[in-house]
Amino acid sequence: MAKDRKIDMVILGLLSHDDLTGYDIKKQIDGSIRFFWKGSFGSIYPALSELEKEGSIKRLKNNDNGGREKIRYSITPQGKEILRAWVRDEKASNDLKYETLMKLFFGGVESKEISLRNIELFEEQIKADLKVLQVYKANLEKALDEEDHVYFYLTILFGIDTYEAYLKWCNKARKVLA
Amino acid sequence: MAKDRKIDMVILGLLSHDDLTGYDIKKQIDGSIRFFWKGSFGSIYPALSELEKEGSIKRLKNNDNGGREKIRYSITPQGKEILRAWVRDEKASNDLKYETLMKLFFGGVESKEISLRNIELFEEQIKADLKVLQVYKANLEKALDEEDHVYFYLTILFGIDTYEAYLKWCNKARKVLA
DNA sequence: AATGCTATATATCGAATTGATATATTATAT
DNA sequence: ATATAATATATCAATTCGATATATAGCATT
Repeated sequence: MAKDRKIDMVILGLLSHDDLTGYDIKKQIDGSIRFFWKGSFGSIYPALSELEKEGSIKRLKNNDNGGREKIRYSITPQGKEILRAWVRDEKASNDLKYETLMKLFFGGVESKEISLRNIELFEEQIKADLKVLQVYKANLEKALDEEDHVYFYLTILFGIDTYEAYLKWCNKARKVLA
Repeated sequence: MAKDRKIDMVILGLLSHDDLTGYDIKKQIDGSIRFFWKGSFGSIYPALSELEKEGSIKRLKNNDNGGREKIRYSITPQGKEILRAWVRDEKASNDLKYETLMKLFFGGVESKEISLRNIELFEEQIKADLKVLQVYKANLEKALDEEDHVYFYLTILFGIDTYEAYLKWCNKARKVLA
């Protein structure tokens, strides 16, 4: 059993909803959960191999019409139990790595103009992400009666709330620096 | 030159304010910048060795009264220029890894009670951190005239704004689940 | 004076992850 | 017909985490 491999839980979590390929998993990470987690191919594919070896996921037959290889996985009962145990476990690490903030924190070694530019760049990125989140939210509110959607909806709300707080802070920061 | 070692910038940034030991650096990371960055001894000490080899920092004479070894570093002009160049560089990666949120997102495989408990745990942690931030804020507002303090102040405000948004979201999440 | 505990201090290592790169196929646009 | 973008898997060096080892300094308790 892997001890500290969080990517396993992302994979098992996503497979608990759908059968997916490694590429599908990457797309879902970049889409719906990127506001609080991210993962690269470099961790996904090795993890898929080991989860399969452990018996937590299994490879589905590739019954496509003879095209290129395409490995679709599904979660096993063992995998589902590992996922449940992890959800129940109260240990959780919440880490942020905000390089923009760090650049601002050490902005004193450069000019005020550079700091203002760094705030601007941060703002632009947040605004773009916020637009995507608003679209997700609108679509989800049409189908909130489906069980699993509630959890998805909550994480989208989390993204919107925090990003709006970031934007408010950007305005405040500009005023303090001016 | 190290290419993708972000810890170098944390170290150079902190040394641009004060001469510090590796242990001091860890304490400052855990104290004032932990709300947007973190770093472990396992990355700090090797980075200090390489930064010294490169000539970006230099080892100060340990003129303590013959106690145990204690290596205090100071930044060199070269180190300061590397730090400035990094602040000017518009590339920045802003990544969060919120395991709590991930547990909530995949909460559908477990009970609603577990999800509510996970929200509660998140809330407790945020409230504790918020208290620390409020103390920092109050102290800083007494000495905002000092130049560098403005940048510190802004990052503390960032922490407070985002953590308050988290708390509001917790209340919302509880209502949606109930 | 002896003991135990906590803080200070440096160092190392396996495991996890990133970010880049390589390779190849399929679909779409020009 | 051809170029480009999207799909798809895989690997690797560099970076970082989290745990552990080691040792001293300072303080409180018995």
